[in-house]
Amino acid sequence: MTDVTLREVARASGCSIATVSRVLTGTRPVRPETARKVREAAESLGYRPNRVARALRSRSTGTIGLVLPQITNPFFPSLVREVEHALHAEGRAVLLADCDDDPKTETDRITTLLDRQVDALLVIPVDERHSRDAVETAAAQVPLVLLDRGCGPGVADSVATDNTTGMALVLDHLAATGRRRVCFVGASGTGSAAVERLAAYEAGAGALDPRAPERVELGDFSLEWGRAAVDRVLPSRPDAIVCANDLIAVGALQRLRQLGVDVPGEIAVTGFDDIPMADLADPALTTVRQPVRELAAEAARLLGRRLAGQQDGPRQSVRLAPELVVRASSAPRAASAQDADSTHTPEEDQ
Amino acid sequence: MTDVTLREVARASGCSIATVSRVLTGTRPVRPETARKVREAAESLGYRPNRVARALRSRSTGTIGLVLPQITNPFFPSLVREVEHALHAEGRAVLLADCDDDPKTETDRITTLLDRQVDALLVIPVDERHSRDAVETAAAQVPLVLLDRGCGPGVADSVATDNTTGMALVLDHLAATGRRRVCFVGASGTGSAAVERLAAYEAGAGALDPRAPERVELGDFSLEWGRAAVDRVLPSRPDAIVCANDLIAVGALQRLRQLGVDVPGEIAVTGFDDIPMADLADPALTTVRQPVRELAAEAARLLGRRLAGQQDGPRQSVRLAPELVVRASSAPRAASAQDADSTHTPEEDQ
DNA sequence: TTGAAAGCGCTAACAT
DNA sequence: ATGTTAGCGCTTTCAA
Repeated sequence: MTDVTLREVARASGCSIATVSRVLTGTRPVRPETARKVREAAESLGYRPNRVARALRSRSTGTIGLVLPQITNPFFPSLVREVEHALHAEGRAVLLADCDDDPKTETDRITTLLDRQVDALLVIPVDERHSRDAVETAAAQVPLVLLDRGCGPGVADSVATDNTTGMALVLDHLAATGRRRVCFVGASGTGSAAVERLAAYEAGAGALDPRAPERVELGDFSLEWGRAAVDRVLPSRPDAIVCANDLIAVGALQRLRQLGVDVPGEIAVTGFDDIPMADLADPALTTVRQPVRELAAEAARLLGRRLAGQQDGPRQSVRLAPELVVRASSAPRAASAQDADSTHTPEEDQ
Repeated sequence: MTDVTLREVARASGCSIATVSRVLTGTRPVRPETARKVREAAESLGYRPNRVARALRSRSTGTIGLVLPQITNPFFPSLVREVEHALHAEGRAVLLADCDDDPKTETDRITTLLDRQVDALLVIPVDERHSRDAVETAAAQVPLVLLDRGCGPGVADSVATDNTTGMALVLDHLAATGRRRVCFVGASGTGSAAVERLAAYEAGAGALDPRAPERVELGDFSLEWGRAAVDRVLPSRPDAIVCANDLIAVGALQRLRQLGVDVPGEIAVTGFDDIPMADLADPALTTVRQPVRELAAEAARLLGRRLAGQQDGPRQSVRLAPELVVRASSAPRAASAQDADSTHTPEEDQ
């Protein structure tokens, strides 16, 4: 099963391999008659260009490295999916690197990808600070776009969700549904999600209650912290718990249920990200949906731009607006009173 | 920032590029003295082999294509992670292809990967029947290992979980904890998971109750079906619902809660796969954990075997035993009576 | 518009 | 043990 090469197509179509190459890549005009013959020969021989040879010669593999902290993080699979589809649509392939949430591994993976001559890198950095060196070094060698998470200012082009807008959507929604004693359960990290969501809460919560911006508890982005945080915020008798992501929010829901607190009757709970679990929680979680497809598309666009030659335009930093997804966990109390005798939500009755 | 090539290392170390190549790849013995000089030169110049050139010459890219139905299927991320790590440890890289659960797309992705000269393919087929042609064609070109799902008999090497054993573990556990009126909620597909889990249930449930093997409802592997199926099995007054996967089981739990049925007090529920959601459900779901790491390791081993030259040994089909993970959803009724006044499970009190 | 020829950076014969 | 040389299959000058 020896592969068909350009040489054989050339022979079969009676012209030179250069002409065949031109027909197939469309880099130069070829007489229609010749082109047809070449195409027919290629077709009938079942010719498939060898991308490795092409890559060696043209210095472009058509391959993008996708570097992410941990594919098991529930927010990433849908992002990976969209990235894969967006890049495949442009004829590129994705080399996947999972960093085990470890910056050392991340450095290693990035090196490996560069050795494999990826045309560009799409990086979701493990850590705002500890990923920076590796990202900067890599960005000096190939076009690099940061996705979803930042990595210090001005390191590379970046695409991420606008956390500030997202948090504002949550606060507006809570205000509109009569919540006032809101509190925030966040994460103390230095990453953009932790920092920006907290800042946006502090900036916006004052409109609901002058003391709200002070009602803040910081831990990490985990279910466990969500559970623990409930006990810390409950003494302040909040009527809404705004969580910095869905994992925290689901943890909070679990603990609130355990304590017999009615959600959303007594307390509303909101998350951020809209991971699959958000819809499955009970009550289903009101959250902020990141525009996953658009993030992927934008990342692909930025990569394409750099690959097309705009190597040294200014760094571009794109923020995309997320969308509020209202579910049962923040239903207005008036509505929840209607079925206060049951624990299930209106949607579930359908 | 022009890349350093073998040629320059050769010049710097005062020997031929062939010798440098030998030192770096270890394909032939080299005098220690020379080797040291070469290594030093390579080191000081920051030489990195160009894997594309190496691939063109040696006809091996060191790249494996991983083809899967949908990365967003909650069982796959951990599998992808383990595969990535297992292959990376052998110096191979993973080209990821997401098929959108569509056999057409799958065919397309496989073609793309072959064009990119992957050394081998790891395929989780979209569909037992509709993936078969593409898989067979691909298997004729490169080593191919089927992962997690089969694709008809004798098509390629395969690695999967032993569904029969897994289901037996569930039934034994239910028997040991006093359940007798068991029933099964499965899927009607032709895939190995659907078929084998059903068959194992039918084979084993008779030991608990002669009529149990007849109490079977078949739909698909979804939450929605899990919810709907509850209403169909409830009239038979079961004391346990054995589900063919975790999604079905979580759907069942949701519906049971909605109906006010006590789990595990009145009815135990079990799943299969141990997706992340299983541990988060309320009550936490008793399920069968697929040996994800071992599946990945075994797949890597089979690939390595074929790549090492055993091109035409007999097809190998490996089945790995899963593990029962007992959680609250199948706690013995005696225990659940102790806190019958609350809806939460013992674990949650910690 | 086409062809001849020179490599891309490397490995593997084949020499020595 | 080492050097020389011929490509891997393709793209891209350079000529015609």
